[in-house]
Amino acid sequence: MKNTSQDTDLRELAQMFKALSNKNRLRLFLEILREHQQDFQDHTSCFLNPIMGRLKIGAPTVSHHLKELVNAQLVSTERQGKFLTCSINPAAMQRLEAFFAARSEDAG
Amino acid sequence: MKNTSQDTDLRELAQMFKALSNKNRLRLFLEILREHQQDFQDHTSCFLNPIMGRLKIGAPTVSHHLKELVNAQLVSTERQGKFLTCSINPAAMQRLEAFFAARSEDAG
DNA sequence: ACAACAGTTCGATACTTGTCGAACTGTGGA
DNA sequence: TCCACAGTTCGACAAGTATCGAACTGTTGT
Repeated sequence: MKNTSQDTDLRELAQMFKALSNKNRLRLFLEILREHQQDFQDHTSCFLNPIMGRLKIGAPTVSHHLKELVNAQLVSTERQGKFLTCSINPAAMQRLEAFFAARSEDAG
Repeated sequence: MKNTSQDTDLRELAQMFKALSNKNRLRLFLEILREHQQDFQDHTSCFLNPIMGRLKIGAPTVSHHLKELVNAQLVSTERQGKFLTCSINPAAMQRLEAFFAARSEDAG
């Protein structure tokens, strides 16, 4: 039972999609992106805390969802004193963009 | 409890990601894409049957997975006599490509 | 009419996931 | 030192999912 790199690729990709497959988790991801865009701070990361307030789910659930985004390598986090900051992993975004771009050429 | 169009968008998007979030289902999707590219037939659709043989899961499971891809609007199917043909929905591909393209500009 | 094949539906089962409340850890301020 | 707050971990539980075998429907070839 060989474990090809293609297989790893498939599993990683599936994991990314899984991370975005839940409505609340996707919302969390989009909120992180949105805060990114508001260039308070350094424009590449944002605080988790205000996002937590906006989502309609409890803190343990947010924490759990965030961990899945991190696991899938879509997001990374860093402590900043009392707070946690989140940033989107640009490599992942580009990988996913490329995935759909490559395939939509010949599907259209 | 209003149901905004943004909410619908989010749910649809999440459903697409969910459809691609399982390893076997993603493989099925990729096989459909791959057969597409081999321009036997009309180049826009392919037969399910040979794909079924290549996946390592039973026919009921494939049928179930295919239904989820169709539900998510990623794929559509058509009977052709005894066989089922599948085609990728190009609008979905473009929507997903755009999703990641739009976001990776400012994340990089 | 019948057999063979393509795919579906059903029911069961084992596994995974989303969510919460309670209790915890770590940080900063009074 | 002690409190309030940010976030995590744990344990539970309901709900959802992946998979299968068996039995089904529909199609084609003989």
